[in-house]
Amino acid sequence: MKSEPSEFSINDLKNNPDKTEPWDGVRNYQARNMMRDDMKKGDQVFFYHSNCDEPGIVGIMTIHKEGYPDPTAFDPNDKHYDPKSDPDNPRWILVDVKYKRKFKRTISLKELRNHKQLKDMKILQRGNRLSITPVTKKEWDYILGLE
DNA sequence: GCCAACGTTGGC
DNA sequence: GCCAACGTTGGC
Repeated sequence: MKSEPSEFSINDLKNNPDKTEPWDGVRNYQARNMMRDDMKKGDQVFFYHSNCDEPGIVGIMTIHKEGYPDPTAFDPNDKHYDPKSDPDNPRWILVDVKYKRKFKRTISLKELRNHKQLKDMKILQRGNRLSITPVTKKEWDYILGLE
């Protein structure tokens, strides 16, 4: 799961390690579908910093609560407000995440690209802009080995 | 700041 | 249903 660290970073999680965080504001259907359909309580997720000095994977979170309607879609004062999301038929879904740990170092995008074992990773594909992408077990284990 | 990539919108 | 225009993402 990607986030711009200037908006929300691994340190924001680390500073409140017991707090659950709603992963709100996602307004992309593919990403929404993954939160709605694929993420289960207890699943582990890589936290990826995007659009920053050193883009890359910075740590691990867990899914703490499975998909439910994103309240920010209903709030006219929220920057992710979507007037087309009907509270009776919510368009946007989020999950709650929780801090697990921060890596000892950032495993940068540049470094990830250097490993042929990871060349099929969704996040490394040309033009990928999805804020949430699947990781295979193989990729997961391999990346843990890089730390 | 540039710009490639790609999702969404809306006219037709 | 097509597709041009537009907006956003995000690496560089």
